[in-house]
Amino acid sequence: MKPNDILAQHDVKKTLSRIALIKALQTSEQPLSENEIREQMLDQYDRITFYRNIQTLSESGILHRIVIDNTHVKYALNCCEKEHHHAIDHVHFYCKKCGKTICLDQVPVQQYPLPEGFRLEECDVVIKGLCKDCPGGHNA
Amino acid sequence: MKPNDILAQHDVKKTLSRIALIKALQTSEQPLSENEIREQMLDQYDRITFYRNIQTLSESGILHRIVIDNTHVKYALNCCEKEHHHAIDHVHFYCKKCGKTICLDQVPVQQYPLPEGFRLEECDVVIKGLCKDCPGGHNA
DNA sequence: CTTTATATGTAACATTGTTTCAATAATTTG
DNA sequence: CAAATTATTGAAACAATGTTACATATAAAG
Repeated sequence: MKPNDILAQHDVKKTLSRIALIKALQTSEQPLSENEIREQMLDQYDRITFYRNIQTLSESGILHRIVIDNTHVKYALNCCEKEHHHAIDHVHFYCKKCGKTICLDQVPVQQYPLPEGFRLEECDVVIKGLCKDCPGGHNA
Repeated sequence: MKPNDILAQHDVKKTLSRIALIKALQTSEQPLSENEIREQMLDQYDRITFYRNIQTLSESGILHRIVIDNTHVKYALNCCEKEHHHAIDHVHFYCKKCGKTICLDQVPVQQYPLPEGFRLEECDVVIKGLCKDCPGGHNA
């Protein structure tokens, strides 16, 4: 799907920086960090623009942020089929060695039981370990 | 258990700042942020000391850090019975309204299936929503 | 009590993210 | 297609969280 159409479909104004942001994520297939995204955009836009776009596009359901830990954040496009706002219904994997992050779209997040009176709004699951390409993993 | 004994049991040097840190967490019953902990310690120690102690005590299995999101981190003592290094085998709940964080010790983290060749080292589960004391929750 | 090893404070820095306000670009309207 | 309106962007400054290097202070061992 073209960046233009994604923006139109979610009722978000088409601007060059947003189109570039979406393109960067589409090119990669994997969630990217701020630096990786802005590198792909050739640093043509300010950091503050990046953050504002992330917020806008995330609120409109175009992408989601993946918090690996307090110092590592990644961003990924939501699947186009799903229309949910908080589309983080799947598990994320983070490789401690190479830093690669993977959306495990096939692995749904479990429904955990909460104590009486608690209301769930979202559930973030991040699995950390070694990916199949890193020593210690499968192909070590 | 007394801070002194906890430190001895984990083979960590007893210093005033570490004892104060553990006391602060013991007093609270709930995971605390850096500011909350340092407030309880009356800002008697430098931020850098706090961070170094968090690292040391976390590596020795005395406490664990809970990453709520990229800007909110909490710290909690590990259960004394469990001797594991990465003692985060339970789910964490974070109230979006009041910011309170709760270790759901009774709720174990599910074993999620990983693709061939991936190795799990840890799995962080953070549930966000409203706690029972906040409007919108049970007692609203 | 002295020695040795470790912990601490100071200062400086790095990264991530936000706020304010003026300038600019994208829609809407004529 | 041009003018007006509205939303987006950039610049500068700031805030929060976390780290590094080195000199000083404190704990544990002898």
